[in-house]
Amino acid sequence: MQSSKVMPIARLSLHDETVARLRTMITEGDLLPGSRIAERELCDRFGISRTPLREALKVLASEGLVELLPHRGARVTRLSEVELRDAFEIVATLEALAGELACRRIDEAALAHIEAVHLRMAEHYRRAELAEYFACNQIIHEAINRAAGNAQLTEMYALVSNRVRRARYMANHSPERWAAAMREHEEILDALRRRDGKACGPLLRAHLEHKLYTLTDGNVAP
Amino acid sequence: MQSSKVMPIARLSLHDETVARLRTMITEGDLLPGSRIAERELCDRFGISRTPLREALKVLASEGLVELLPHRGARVTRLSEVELRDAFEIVATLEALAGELACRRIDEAALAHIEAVHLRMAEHYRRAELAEYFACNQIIHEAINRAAGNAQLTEMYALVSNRVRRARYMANHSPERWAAAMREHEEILDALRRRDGKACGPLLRAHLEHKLYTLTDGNVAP
DNA sequence: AACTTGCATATTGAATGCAATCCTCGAAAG
DNA sequence: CTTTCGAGGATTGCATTCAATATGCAAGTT
Repeated sequence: MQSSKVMPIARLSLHDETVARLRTMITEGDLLPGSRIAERELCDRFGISRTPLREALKVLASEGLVELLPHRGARVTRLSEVELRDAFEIVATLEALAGELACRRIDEAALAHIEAVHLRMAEHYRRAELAEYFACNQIIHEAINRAAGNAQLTEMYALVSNRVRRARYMANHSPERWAAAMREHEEILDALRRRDGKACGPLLRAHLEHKLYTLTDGNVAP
Repeated sequence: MQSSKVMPIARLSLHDETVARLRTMITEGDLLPGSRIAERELCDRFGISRTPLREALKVLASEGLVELLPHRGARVTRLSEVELRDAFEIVATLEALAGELACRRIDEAALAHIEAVHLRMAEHYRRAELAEYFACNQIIHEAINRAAGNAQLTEMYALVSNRVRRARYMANHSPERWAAAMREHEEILDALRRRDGKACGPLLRAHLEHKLYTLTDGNVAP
């Protein structure tokens, strides 16, 4: 039993809980792109009625994670290579902005946190532990976003990056590219330390653009 | 009458229609920020039941146009000055990206269209016709976004700029600022003509940042 | 044999009903 | 006179029901 003091009866609406749950299932790959979403099945699985489920599907559709086909149900969105490129162009720009703003607004505690995670990431890189590396990587990018002190930016970043989250495992992680990514992270961190927003933004943007290149193997025109 | 081949009997769901209608009402100021949205009243007004209306409200909440208070209904979102600044930072960055991409991808027809609207806008400027000027202004910004050839960017731009659309009339339009805005538009158009993305992006960003300044009278730190 | 055509079934879209929660307003206590 | 409490009504959240549309299959036609 949870303490009623720290857990204010945790009463999230079924609707909100369903949105969060489905979103995680999609971004984490439990529901694969292109797969049909049967209302009835999910209702049974979640133990809820169709009303909150359908509300959740509409919200996820507006986030671009699912597509609603009139009278034919919902599918998990599948991005084309061009759409993947388009999303990355946006993510790269948003993160550049986040880095630039973070240089203005970050405090020492947040910077120290990023440095600590960076060290852990470097260690995972040395040991070639991909999943752990990605986890640290994502923590750093999210920390930079938070440090930017712009809640809407964090929201937009999450919105677009959710669409391409699954793609990160598709990347062709050559040792050379991985080494370059680590160097880029060093530079980014350094720019943050110097509070050099004019440098930090472009560095982050280039970093993300390189990542896109590894994802598509250069198949998509910029 | 349209050909029955190309128009398969326009059938939009009540839900989608309601989203569009409510969104317009909010961005155009028919529903004022902070005002309560009574489900029942809108149902009667639209002649629909609560189900599609509630679905629409959830979607608009995910777009940030309304806030849902658990068991207490919906209100039209009211942005603080800081949130207005945050939104503008994002819009400025997105539009800079749009301008940069447009320089790569715009064709002559789209450029000619922008030039035509620009001339109309200049004429409205000379006659000091504010509403008409704004209309042209918005058409140009939307055209640049479309010319970027990134559907998700257009979508994100609309998402964030919808939140601040109403604010444009709050701007302190001094003659000096208005003249400067026109000069900036000239420069932006010129960069587009030259396909100079490296110049066009920053010009657009600066243009939007100046606009924010006129909105807040410099009250908000950058 | 392949292609329509019509009907039965399944699924989605929207409306209604019911229980839980919140707000109003007045009365009573301090 | 102000504040607290609570009953009644209104509103929301969710489940259920009804209606509209699509899918699948079988029979009939060419």
